[in-house]
Amino acid sequence: MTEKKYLSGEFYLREDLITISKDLLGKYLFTEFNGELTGGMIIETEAYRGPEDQASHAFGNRRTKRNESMYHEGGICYIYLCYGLHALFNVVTNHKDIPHAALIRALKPTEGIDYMLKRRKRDSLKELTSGPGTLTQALGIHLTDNGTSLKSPQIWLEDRGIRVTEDDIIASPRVGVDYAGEHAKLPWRFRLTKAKITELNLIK
DNA sequence: TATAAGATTTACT
DNA sequence: GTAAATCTTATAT
Repeated sequence: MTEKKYLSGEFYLREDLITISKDLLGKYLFTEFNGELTGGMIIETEAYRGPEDQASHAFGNRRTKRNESMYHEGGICYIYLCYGLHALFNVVTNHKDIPHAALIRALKPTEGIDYMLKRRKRDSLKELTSGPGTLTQALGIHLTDNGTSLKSPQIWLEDRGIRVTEDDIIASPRVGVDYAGEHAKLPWRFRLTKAKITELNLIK
């Protein structure tokens, strides 16, 4: 087994969730269950700032058994079930009792593609990890992995030296926010530009 | 205690 | 394009 280049603990403890969400782009998410290494590069994230973000489960510091993970110190994952069907994977950030999290919305598959296709029962790369619910399925992430450290042997994040600048990032705030003011519902969504993804594809 | 709505995906018409 | 699958939390009786 080779050395894993874990993201440092400090990465998750910074206070600016937006910066962290952007920094997550170009990083790698891997899982290894049953000796099968699967994962890919993060190409889309969405920031959920607990208390301020009405779309967050932790809006107004709501605290339930389910979202307890988000109040944990940064560096673990928050996995919850959406619509009773899909496990969505979030990176928990900031300090204890501050419910900030970044949802991983899409990956570019790089490792264990064959195995991921098998898990998804698909044969097209396009739909393999195209959404927040599908990427967890492809990586074999289960609800019971909620709260797992991101430096664990099964689930972890890596920095492979991909350089992402502001120009490579598209930020798309929720529509209709223009007049709603600063405290409106603002799920900050970030993704890599098509050009950047193509560029990285070429490098491989 | 019961009902409604939700950070989605897939299959069928 | 529309609808179904299916579980947790919030709001109300």
